[in-house]
Amino acid sequence: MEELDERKTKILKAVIRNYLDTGEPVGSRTISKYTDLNLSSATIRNEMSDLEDLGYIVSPHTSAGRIPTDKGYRFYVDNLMMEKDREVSDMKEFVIEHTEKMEAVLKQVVKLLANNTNYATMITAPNAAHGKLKFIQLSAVDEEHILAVIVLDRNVIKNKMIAVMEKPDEEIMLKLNLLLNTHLNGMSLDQINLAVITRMKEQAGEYAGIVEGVLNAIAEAIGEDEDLEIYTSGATNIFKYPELSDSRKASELILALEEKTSLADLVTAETDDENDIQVYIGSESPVSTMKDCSVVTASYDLGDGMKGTIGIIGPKRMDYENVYDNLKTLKKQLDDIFRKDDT
Amino acid sequence: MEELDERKTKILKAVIRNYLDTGEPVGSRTISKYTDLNLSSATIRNEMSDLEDLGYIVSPHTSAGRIPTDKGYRFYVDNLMMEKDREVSDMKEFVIEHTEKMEAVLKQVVKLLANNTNYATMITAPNAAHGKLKFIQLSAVDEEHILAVIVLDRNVIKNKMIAVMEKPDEEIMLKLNLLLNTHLNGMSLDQINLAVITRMKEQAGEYAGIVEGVLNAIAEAIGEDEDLEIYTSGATNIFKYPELSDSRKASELILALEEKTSLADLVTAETDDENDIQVYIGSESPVSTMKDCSVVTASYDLGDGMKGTIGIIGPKRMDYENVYDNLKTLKKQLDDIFRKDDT
DNA sequence: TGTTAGCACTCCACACATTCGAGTGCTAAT
DNA sequence: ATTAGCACTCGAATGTGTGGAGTGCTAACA
Repeated sequence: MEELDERKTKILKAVIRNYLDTGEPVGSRTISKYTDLNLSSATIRNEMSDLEDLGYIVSPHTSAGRIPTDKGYRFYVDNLMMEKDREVSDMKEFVIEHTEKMEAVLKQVVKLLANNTNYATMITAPNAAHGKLKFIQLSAVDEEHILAVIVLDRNVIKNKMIAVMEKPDEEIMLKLNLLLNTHLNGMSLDQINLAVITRMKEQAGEYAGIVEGVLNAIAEAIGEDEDLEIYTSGATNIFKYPELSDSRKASELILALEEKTSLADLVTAETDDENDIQVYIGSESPVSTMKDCSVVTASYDLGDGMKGTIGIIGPKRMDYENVYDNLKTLKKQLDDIFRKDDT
Repeated sequence: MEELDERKTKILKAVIRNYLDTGEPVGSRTISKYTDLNLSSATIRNEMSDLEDLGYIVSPHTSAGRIPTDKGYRFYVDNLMMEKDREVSDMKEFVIEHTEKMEAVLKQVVKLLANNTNYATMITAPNAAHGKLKFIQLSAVDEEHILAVIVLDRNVIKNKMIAVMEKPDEEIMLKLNLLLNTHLNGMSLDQINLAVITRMKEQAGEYAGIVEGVLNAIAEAIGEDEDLEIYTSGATNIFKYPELSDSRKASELILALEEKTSLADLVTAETDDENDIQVYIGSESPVSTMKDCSVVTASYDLGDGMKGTIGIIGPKRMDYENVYDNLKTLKKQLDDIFRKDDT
């Protein structure tokens, strides 16, 4: 047995659509005019009363219209939201101009998305933890410092200064460089096990200390991504929605966007949607400060376990279709950008 | 002739002090009790009336107390604010833990300052434009890319990928490295003139193209600092002050802190204070969105024309003494941190 | 002449009452 | 099953009254 017959579904849809537009509770009369099924307000009232009993809508007080509950939104997102093949403006052209650094690309993307959607947005870099080592270069910078430059897959570059007691001479440096590159080239971090390490140290002889320093540097450099960098944009967009802009809520939300620590919970959550797009409505969100919001995240995938997440944070009455499409498109384009331009 | 006699000064001071504390208009009776000069409220009233005529205070409506005008605050800051030698908690110990990267230090500092003061804060990195080249390393990363690592004074590190047609062989790379380092070592950017460049290109022979690439990379890498990086923290602190937290003002301010472009106007302004501390009250600020705020900036100086700025943004009724002292101390400590730890 | 007490006045903030309209639930008629 | 009609409810908007804080002015005082 279906919980909702066709008519109820239509009415629920109409209620939600209308509420998404206006942000105001919607009454039976309004619906009676909106829909094509010609019914009087009274009939609608009865149906709405049923819908309320079923938990899809609720009236904020005795004599106001109805607004969707989290369950209502959920039903809408799961069943009612039809994927129009709408035009989502192509971001690639804006973004690719000069993709010098991944960081710059990401910043541009969140900003663009925030402007397009009028919601707050966030993005994480693809985590390099599974990236492979491509190249290592040690250089003696001055008397007491060796600079380790570590290049990962996709030309992600990490620098690390290593303090030493005394500057090793040219020849040693060459040897160490050779040693490091031959042993580590093409390896991913989790492939560097004790066996590899001891073998290298043996060969390094008295300079095992430096090798150890470099290995630490590698671990640390890659590890930096563990407390992953998150970029946000459009935080002030939340002021566009009255239901979020009273100072308590706004403050909490903006703080969350500024601190970014709680956002990590959003981006690390597992996705199960076929499209890797995840919709959290209200209290479904893992972050409690966002219980008055909806959060939509998409993860983009670069292969090799390198994944990043992009997300949108807005009011529950969010334009889900638009957001969904935007993210889907963006996801594809990010894949393209990072795969092709091997920046 | 002095515009304000001693008694008026005292009263003005009392009014402002009180307003800084409470944020509410202060009346004559309150003052009559506060001050040591034993005067009745009536007398105070007369004096306050005078002060209002002179433009130091104003009453928001007929029968409220008085609040300071911008002129009043200005007078307070210039003349009344005595420098108590108060304890400002030492930040160094917190900061120095692990000063791997300047970026990390700066982020920590703004955060700390925001927590200490309960205002929004910002900081810019010392601009490296006048920094000297310390070390350059070219490495062939793969068939089509050469990585240029550029180390500046104070071990600021820049990376740059240079695309090439074909990979130069080992020997060439060594030569180029030697060439670059001998010619450029210790030079500052503005010392690299056409003469130097042509001489280098001559010596590079058929690889002049790569040399040019590196020079461009240097220029670009250093130039990145021109659109200077600004870090902010504690934006949500503004919600702690009712006079700033209505959604229009809050939105504008937070947007400014998020976008950071307008902040540049604040940090680039010339300082003329002996301590390099600049106080902008209300409309004195070069940024119009901050006309309801006060902004206090301090620039720290690392020599060699390397300067950075740190600033605080808060309500006009800011605890100027505290902020002033905090900045003064911090300024010194930043100098120390960056001078000693040559990180 | 400077200071003070007293007083009328103003205006805001707050509490309270009133109205108005949108929307509901229920009942009875179709 | 649908609908018209009606009583009812509640919130938003608006109006009214009161109290208090603060002022400006005047007259008395040292």
